[in-house]
Amino acid sequence: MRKEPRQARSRATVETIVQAGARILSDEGWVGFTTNRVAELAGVSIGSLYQYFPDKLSLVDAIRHRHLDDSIAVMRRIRADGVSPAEFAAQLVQAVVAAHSVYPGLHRVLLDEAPSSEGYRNPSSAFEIEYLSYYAEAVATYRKRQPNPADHVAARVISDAIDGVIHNAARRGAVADPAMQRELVRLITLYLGEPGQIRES
Amino acid sequence: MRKEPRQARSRATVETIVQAGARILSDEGWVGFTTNRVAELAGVSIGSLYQYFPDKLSLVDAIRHRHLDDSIAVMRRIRADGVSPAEFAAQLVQAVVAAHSVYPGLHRVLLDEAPSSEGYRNPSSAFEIEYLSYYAEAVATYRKRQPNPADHVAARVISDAIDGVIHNAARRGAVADPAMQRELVRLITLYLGEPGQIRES
Amino acid sequence: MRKEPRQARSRATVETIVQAGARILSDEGWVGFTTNRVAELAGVSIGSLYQYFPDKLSLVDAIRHRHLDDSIAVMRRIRADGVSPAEFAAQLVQAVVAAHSVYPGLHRVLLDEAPSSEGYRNPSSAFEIEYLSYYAEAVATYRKRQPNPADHVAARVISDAIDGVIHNAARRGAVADPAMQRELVRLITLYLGEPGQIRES
Amino acid sequence: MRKEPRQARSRATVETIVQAGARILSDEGWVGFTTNRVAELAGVSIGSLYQYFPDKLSLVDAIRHRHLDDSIAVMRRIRADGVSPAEFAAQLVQAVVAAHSVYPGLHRVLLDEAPSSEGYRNPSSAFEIEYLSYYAEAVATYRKRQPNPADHVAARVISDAIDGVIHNAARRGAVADPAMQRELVRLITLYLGEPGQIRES
DNA sequence: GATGAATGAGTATTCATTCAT
DNA sequence: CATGAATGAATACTCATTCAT
Repeated sequence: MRKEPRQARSRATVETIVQAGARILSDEGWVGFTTNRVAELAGVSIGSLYQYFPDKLSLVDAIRHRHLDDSIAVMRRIRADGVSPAEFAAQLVQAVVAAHSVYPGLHRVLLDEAPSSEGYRNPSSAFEIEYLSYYAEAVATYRKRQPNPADHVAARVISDAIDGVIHNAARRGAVADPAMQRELVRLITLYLGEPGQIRES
Repeated sequence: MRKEPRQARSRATVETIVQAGARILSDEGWVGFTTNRVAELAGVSIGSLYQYFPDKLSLVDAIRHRHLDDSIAVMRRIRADGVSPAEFAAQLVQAVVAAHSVYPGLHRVLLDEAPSSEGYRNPSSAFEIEYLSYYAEAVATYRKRQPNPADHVAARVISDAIDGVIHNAARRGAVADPAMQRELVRLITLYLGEPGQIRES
Repeated sequence: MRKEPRQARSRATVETIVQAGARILSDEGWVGFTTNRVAELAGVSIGSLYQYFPDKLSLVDAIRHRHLDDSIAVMRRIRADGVSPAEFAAQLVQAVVAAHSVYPGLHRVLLDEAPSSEGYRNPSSAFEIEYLSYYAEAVATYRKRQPNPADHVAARVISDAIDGVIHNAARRGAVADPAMQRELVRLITLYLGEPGQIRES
Repeated sequence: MRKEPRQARSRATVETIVQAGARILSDEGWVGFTTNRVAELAGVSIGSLYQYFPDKLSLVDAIRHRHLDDSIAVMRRIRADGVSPAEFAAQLVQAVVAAHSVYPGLHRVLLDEAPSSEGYRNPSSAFEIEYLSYYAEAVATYRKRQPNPADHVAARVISDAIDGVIHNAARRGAVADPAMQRELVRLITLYLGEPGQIRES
């Protein structure tokens, strides 16, 4: 950010801008995300937007940062140890669905379309590492051993699978669909619960 | 399309343009996809491009049409009946991977970023119907009964899950990774093979 | 100026702003001279700047006024009568160089780039008249007669020549170069010393 | 330039744009030089301007290149050998005046205000080298010996002095003033003719 | 008086699309 | 039919200036 907002008024302005940006990104995708539109929806002048964000990228970075931090926080509250795979899966799906309820398209757009100054989706970004570790831990828990580098492949597969299901549901405006959620829980439960005897020849 | 190409030369020109468009869409995403760039890469003048495609949208629709037709065709060759879930999953993954090898990013860009005049991703589009039917059929096969409207939920979940895994692998340039493929096969196998006793309470 | 500063504090503020403006004008030219940057460098708020200067032009006029007054004052101390042309030239160059040492680029920017509400460089501006008179006097002195309207042409030529040499040296950061100064002295000496027999045919 | 103009029409467009740019630069300086204004004055759309010049800088570089090439060419036609200093000076002034007649302010703006991608006014730029060499040669000629590194100081001084006189005359719209020209010739004649016995103590 | 948040007209640049040659 | 020159609405971003606190 260009300028740390000092007064309450300016902190509110920044907040409004970030919210408006998230809304537009979610509803219209990266193509609809123009700085003038964001300012307009936020009800501030374009000059105010640039008072706090030196350029478009820094704004999208701010939105992303906030959104991903929230997502991780929500997920971290769901722990695998001590609960059955089915229970874990159910809670996880509920959490992920909740995280997608306010700005349904936001997650997908942030990850898929919007560019980033920081390579946030490099396999080495802080977010990616924490995200994968979370899933790797869950995988290891149900495989009843220490986390293991190979678990990261499974972690990525299950995380990407969940992403895919949720993102497409979001696009259809159907993240809340209980039938979809039930099947997604089943998918996760099977994948995590099964200790891995199944192998293709 | 503005004009059905009659002569061989015209058909070749259209072909070149579509290929060039697919290449750019795959490599640079929707943002890099400008009509002038497509024409340049295709080696034709911008005027010629507009001779065959009345606007940008019609070009991207043509690219999408062709790509989705190809994808469906490849998938249709893999049948569920008579093979084990594991076998089916393995063949399916192989087919999907192959379909993503030429233009790795294309599928994701077409589905996620590029706009469309026809709402191709409406649950009622021809492609969507055929795509889901395919998966629903496979689900029904392993559940050992006639296809059933409820199977469409499972169909969508598994298809979106596969999409998610493949698309993210494509972004990382890792569609060919055998470890990923093995885990994806496992995911599909478990989901299709399991007759569905698992239910959340 | 919008308001004549009465209190000592106000006068100090105005002083700081003018100094900051001169610094920026000298270092970055007219393009880098923004009111917000001046206020920042001066350590006052933009609001305070506009308390004393109704607009940008009035600020640059204040800077110019002060700078030109200083320049004239320095020059006025060097008198032609009673010293040889060579001596006069040497002292003059020294004075001009000194006047360009604090803000080397300032003079050129003020005269060449920065706009002005008063047409300060009209042949009729107070500064211009005084400036030319000074040189005309020196010319007349060495031509051993009363100042004469025709001397104003010579005055302008020699003054513009000096300007040109100094300004270009300033741009290269070489106002202090003794070799340059020596040659400049030689140029002035020859021009002033020579009573003018040389004429092109 | 972004695109080499092929057809006659486009070559004419480029020409018009360069002319309009020179006109504006000359009349209004760097601050008045906006791409939209140039396009407007040239009678072409802003898009056409950017078809040939990738950015504002490249346009100003093109204008500069053309102008400096012309200037050098005009000067090169005036040779010092075989003519008296007075004659040389007279011809040189005539040439320089001619070079400033079409776009009187252009030279000054190009050298003083307008930025440049190539550091054309670095002491090492091709233009600067050729320009100084020209004057150094003239200096050496009248000092009756081989050109000598020290002559470059004299060369720079006389060239900057001429620049200063002409530029200020241009600003006043008085490059054609014969009185000024006469005095300028005298200045040059004295400086070049005098073999340099005059030294400050 | 001082502050700095807010404003919005203005500027450089892109890109889908048209049309004269 | 093919070409590529020309168009101009749209977009990111700056900076002089105002005004509520």
